[in-house]
Amino acid sequence: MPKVAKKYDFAVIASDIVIFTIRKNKLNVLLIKMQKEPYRHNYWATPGGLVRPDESVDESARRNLFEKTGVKNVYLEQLYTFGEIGRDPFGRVVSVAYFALIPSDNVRLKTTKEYGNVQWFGIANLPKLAYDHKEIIATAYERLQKKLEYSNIAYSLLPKKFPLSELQKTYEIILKRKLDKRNFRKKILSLDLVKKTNATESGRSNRPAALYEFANKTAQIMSIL
Amino acid sequence: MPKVAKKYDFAVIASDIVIFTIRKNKLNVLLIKMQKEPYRHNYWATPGGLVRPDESVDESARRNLFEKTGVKNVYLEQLYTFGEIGRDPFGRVVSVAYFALIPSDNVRLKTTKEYGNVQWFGIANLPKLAYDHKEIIATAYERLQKKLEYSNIAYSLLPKKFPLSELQKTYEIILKRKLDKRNFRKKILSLDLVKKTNATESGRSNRPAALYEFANKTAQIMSIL
DNA sequence: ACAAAAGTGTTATAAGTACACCCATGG
DNA sequence: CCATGGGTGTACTTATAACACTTTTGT
Repeated sequence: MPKVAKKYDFAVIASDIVIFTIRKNKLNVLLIKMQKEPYRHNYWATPGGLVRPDESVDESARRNLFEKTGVKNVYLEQLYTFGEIGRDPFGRVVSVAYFALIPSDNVRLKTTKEYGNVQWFGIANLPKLAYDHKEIIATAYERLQKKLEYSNIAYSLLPKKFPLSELQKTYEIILKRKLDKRNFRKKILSLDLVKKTNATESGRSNRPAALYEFANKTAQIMSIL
Repeated sequence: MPKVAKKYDFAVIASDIVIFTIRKNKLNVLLIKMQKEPYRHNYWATPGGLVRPDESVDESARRNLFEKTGVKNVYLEQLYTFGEIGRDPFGRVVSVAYFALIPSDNVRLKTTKEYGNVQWFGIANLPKLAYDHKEIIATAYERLQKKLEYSNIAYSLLPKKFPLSELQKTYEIILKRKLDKRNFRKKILSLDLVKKTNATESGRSNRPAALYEFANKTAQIMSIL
């Protein structure tokens, strides 16, 4: 990537993907360990790479995410474009950042020799980050919080069937605040966001929860909180 | 622009600016007449141009807007990045689109020999548009409508002092719907969005309106409608 | 005196928030 | 029978929506 920028002395375009999931009651971000100087010493970065001339920027984001981490079939949307001059020490790279979500039960990671390894990090325990990726992740996190409140994208963080309490927990983890159980259920049900399946959760020492599924797994704007 | 893209056969980055104002009770967009094939015959485009290696993408947007139209000191924010492969017939150009607002009393246009002329168009009467600029303008218009409802950016469309009815008219024109005068005033005043000056409007054959000014001319998120 | 826009409150409806107990299961 | 999370309704408060007349000026 840097070589290209230096060689032509023109800005080139990369895509970077901030992918979130919920694991162990924490919001997690997927990062790749850097191998190159000056970032070789324990710096990490979001998956990404140069945009090729024969692919759209969106396609580039999907391809880079898959090639570098093995993750596919995710909710993906453009986040913001980071275009400050000094953001990449190797050359003039403008990055179109994307924001992605995946259910935790769906993840299969990959390790490439180019990047060393790939790992989930809790949003509250991020390692040292290369480039301006700290800022990119912060922007993505803000977007996630806002978007949970005014859209149905939570569908892309949960498994196919889930108890309502798990949906509520997802909201609470991401928004970092407690929600009232009755009001939450009332709202979710009145919006017809989910519908009951006839399955229930079992094997735990309490009343079994009814399992729900999302009524519509396409992104929609709606006021949830 | 196209020459560069062809020469290196790599994606290059441009910025495009969709600038809005209100003129004659209509929402207007500033466009520049195209001179090059295949767009020479009455196609228009938003102001923009290549991002230089020594400027950030934001700076590029401001510079291009000023150089091509003479417009400066505007509200400017990043809108969306358009990265489809075929969007520019000359080569692989990814465009970072910006969204700008200016009060109509503030506009001074410029004509350059490169672009021929520069002109305001009513949003409902746009000419043929080059590249994917029709889509870019549509995206900007959606952003403007939403942002009027949840932020104070209207401050950048109005002159320093204005009657409340003009603020209301601005909302009505952009949102394409009538608002209730009493409810609108109540809301605006209760938010302390504006404060009364001791000036009044005169010279018209009706009761003179009190003139208001915005309490805070920095962008802020607040629920207005 | 008339035309034209400014200015001003009240009521009804809807949405949001706060809050506590019983239920079904596993161990 | 106890611990655990599941499941349910009502009262209060706040925000939104609907609606009509009087005031001030210029001509």
